[in-house]
Amino acid sequence: MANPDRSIDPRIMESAKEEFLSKSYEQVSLRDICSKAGVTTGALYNRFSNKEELFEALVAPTLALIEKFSEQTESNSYSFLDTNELLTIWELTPDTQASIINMLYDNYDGFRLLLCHADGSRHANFLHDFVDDVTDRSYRFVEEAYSRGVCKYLIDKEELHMLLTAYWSTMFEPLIHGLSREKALEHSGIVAKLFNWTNVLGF
Amino acid sequence: MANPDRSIDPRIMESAKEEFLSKSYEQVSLRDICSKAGVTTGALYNRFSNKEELFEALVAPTLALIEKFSEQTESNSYSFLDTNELLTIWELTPDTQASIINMLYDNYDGFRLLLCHADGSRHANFLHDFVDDVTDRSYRFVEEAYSRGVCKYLIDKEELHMLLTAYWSTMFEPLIHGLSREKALEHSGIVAKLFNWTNVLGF
Amino acid sequence: MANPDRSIDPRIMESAKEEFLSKSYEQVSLRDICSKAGVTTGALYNRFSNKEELFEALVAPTLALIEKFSEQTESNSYSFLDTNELLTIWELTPDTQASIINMLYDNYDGFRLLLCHADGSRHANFLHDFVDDVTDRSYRFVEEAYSRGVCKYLIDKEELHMLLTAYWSTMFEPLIHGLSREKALEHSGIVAKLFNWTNVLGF
Amino acid sequence: MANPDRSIDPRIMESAKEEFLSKSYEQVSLRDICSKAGVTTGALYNRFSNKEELFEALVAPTLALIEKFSEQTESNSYSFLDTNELLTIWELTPDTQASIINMLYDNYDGFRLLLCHADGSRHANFLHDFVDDVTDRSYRFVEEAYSRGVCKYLIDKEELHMLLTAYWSTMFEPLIHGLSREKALEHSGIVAKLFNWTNVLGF
DNA sequence: GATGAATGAGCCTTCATTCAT
DNA sequence: TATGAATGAAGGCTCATTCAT
Repeated sequence: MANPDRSIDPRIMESAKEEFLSKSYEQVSLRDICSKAGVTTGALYNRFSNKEELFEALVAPTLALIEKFSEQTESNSYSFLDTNELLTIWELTPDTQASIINMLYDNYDGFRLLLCHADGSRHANFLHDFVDDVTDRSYRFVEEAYSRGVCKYLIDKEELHMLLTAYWSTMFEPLIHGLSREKALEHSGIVAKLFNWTNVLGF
Repeated sequence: MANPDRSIDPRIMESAKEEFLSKSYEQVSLRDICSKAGVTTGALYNRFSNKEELFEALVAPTLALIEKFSEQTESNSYSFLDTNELLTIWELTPDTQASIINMLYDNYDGFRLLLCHADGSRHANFLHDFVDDVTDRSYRFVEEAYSRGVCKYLIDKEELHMLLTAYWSTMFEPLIHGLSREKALEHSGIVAKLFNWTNVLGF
Repeated sequence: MANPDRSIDPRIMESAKEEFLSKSYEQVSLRDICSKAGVTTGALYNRFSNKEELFEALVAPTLALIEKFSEQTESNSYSFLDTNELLTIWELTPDTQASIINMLYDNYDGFRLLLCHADGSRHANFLHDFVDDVTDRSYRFVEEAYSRGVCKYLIDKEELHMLLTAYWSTMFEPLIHGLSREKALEHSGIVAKLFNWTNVLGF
Repeated sequence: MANPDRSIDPRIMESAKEEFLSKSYEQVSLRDICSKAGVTTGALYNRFSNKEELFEALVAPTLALIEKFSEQTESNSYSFLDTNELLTIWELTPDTQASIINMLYDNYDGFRLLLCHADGSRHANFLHDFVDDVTDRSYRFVEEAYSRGVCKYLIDKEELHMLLTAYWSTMFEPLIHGLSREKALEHSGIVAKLFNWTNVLGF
């Protein structure tokens, strides 16, 4: 039985990360991970019940960060709603953009795992799942804004989903494509110019 | 020796498509494809040299279509450039958008294969490869437009790449997400509103 | 049902020879032979019942030649016995040696097939089978010679077998090793010096 | 990853030896070996990376023995050269012959594997490779003897190779043919009578 | 807690051979 | 007579996972 609570052998995690980053989830062999880490498969199975759980452990910090980021963004939105500073959050200021890029690059490996190497794992559709979640939160917010008369009309939820997909695909793109953080920051600016949130949402 | 020129047993192709559409490339078993098709694996290997080639045959028509579409779009652009009707092509009119969506949905399975189930195959990075190609073509065009003084400045190629990634990710999104053609058409309109090409490109 | 009596498509034979000469019997694929010959497997199976029979057809002329050679040598021996010219045949004169080497090199491919590429086929132990046959014939002859008082003692049959193995291994060696006919002829001379038949046989 | 260093399951080795001795390398199935040994193929692959390596392990002791024998024989030759007892080593005394036969029969299975069942493996040409090595060593020795004036002329290396092929083919013959050790010893004597080394080499 | 040999099912691929056309 | 698609069995090999030690 796996015991994920104990501190995990860093050699395993290091080796696992390297392997998962270098090929697709299915192509990764637990044997290879273990021999590279200098441990036996039994040792690995003492900590993780299976391949999936190992991968999970690798992306868990990133997932937690995402959750925290989403919650913070959401609560920020409501504060801005209260203070009528709506535009600040939806305008995609350079600072907002930069903070997102930095969050991504601060967790470079984790995001690459989720975006490029999760096929076959539970997170195969990470981007869509993430956008689904973002959409839910945003829609609740937009409904609230609409009910308060802050936006002129209520966007369709599916449309919102697609727009957010566009936005996040674009934001993730530099990381997926292997651009440097500097390039990514530079380009996040142009994204802001591209996306007319206020226009589309009818603020 | 595989002989891909002959007409291919439709049961194999049908079964292969079903399997590849239902799981990731690597998870698909040739045994399963064959037994579902009611033939032996040997029969499959009469037509295809290996798994990759079978997958290739499945997506070949879609790939050909994409090539044709790209060439046509490119040549259209230049015609518009000659007649100074530049905006027509870059403005993402409802008609343009609809014709793209229709092309996608006319090849629903092929695009789903390429976008969602190609991991592990040669087309693992289909979207990025496609956007790379589109970017090359577009950039050549933009250079020409710039040299003729039609745009005020020349966009950076990497920026263009990212913008096109955003655009195409968004266009593919309904198909990936399983929306109906009607919904997709509907939503392609809002995409047009979102993307300020003329603004960004400096036309 | 195979019909070996008809004239055989020379492309098949040519291609088969090439393949069998280039790898071991088991590694040769009938598919490869056929595709190289530009015919279908069915065509091959019209002429030969199976792989073994095809190989057989390839070495048949060589086998026939060997049989003829053996018979001739045997009958020559008896003539010499009658005329008391025994030494002539057992002395391994340069001419005798040369005629053997020439017979071998006149059927270069056939002998290489039998000596080096027959593993897995009926002729896997060609050399031993050949020497067995030669031994039988020689022993009968030696018995006759002994009964006539031409040799002082009767060699043990197993010893004779081993001596003939030594002799023929040595004679085949240049062909197996890929030496030119010229080199082989040259070396066949020294073999004659090496083998003390008369000494061993007690003539 | 195979770990050939550990002690190897004797059932696998036993079964493998039986299989390899009973058919040609290519005809042997790892499945058969394993099922006969009462283990799964996976168990085999824990110890050996592939079929070749398993075969290798089976013949390794014999190969090592051969190496030791060759080195010893070589160094003995040079000692005899120093003491001018040259004839002792090249005369093929009954003792020398017997010690070779005993070495062969002490490793009966290993030599049979190498001589009769290695086709398709790395040792397909064991006899020729062995004789190549022996020839190299012998030639170096003969050169030294010649330079000291111990032999009257220097034999051609290719001739030496052929003579050694003849000698060793003859020595291996009883083993290949399945003769008993006693018969083999008996016959090794006659071989000594047959080969005129001193005559040929010009000592 | 770690070992690592063993499992057992599965993988892609190849083959000699057959047979309806 | 030739075709060539299909068979059916087998091949070597890999894998995540288990468990006695």
